[in-house]
Amino acid sequence: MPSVNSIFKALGDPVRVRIVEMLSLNGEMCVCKIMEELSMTQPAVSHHLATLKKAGLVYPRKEGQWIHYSLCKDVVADVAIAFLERIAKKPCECCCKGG
Amino acid sequence: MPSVNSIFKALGDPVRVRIVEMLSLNGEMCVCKIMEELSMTQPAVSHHLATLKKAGLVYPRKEGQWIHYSLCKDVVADVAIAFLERIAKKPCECCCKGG
DNA sequence: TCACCATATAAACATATGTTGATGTATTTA
DNA sequence: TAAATACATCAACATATGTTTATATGGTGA
Repeated sequence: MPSVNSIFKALGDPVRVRIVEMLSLNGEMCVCKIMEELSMTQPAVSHHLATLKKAGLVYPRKEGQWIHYSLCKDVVADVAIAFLERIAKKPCECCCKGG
Repeated sequence: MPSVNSIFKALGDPVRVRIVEMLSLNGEMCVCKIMEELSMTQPAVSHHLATLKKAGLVYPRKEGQWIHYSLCKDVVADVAIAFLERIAKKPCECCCKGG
């Protein structure tokens, strides 16, 4: 399971935040499409995708010459959101609802 | 309002993740207490606290010689969690529940 | 006022990170 | 097989980041 730290590190870059936003909306995108949207060079995009992949936030699906990347929504929910909810929990929320 | 990017950037460091975890549990801590828990030098801790403060994740309360830091749980919830929930939303979740 | 404590800030350094240009690899098409 | 496409990887560089040492600031108590 990806670590909280690697996930936040991956999301601590505006380019990668844009990538996950796009993947969230579009569902699946090949590298060349992401390049086009971001107006960035191919190695730069590949590098950011590698960082996101290493953090467990995206996964590739190969289809012919193309590699389609998708967002791992379960990782976002089960690791990142779960951590933040634990952190942001108000004292009373651990035992009772509605304060 | 703090930006999503600065928040994730701030949380992309294991030391700062530990600090927010401690603040979440203890409610309020002075710098010297954090130094003690982390076994780190004072300038290093101050630097990390400055990063967290700049991101809007913590705020200081001065009391005599001490400065007590607290976690801004509302920022965590309203900015970071809100962003991630939007990102992690499954297609059907935008219009119906339990899909 | 002087010494002490808690903290911030600045300078210096090593390491990490993001971007670019060049090259390698796999797949498709002619 | 050769050329073209999509992508990964590597080397090089500039910039950002984290840590340490030294110094400054502000409150406390003698």
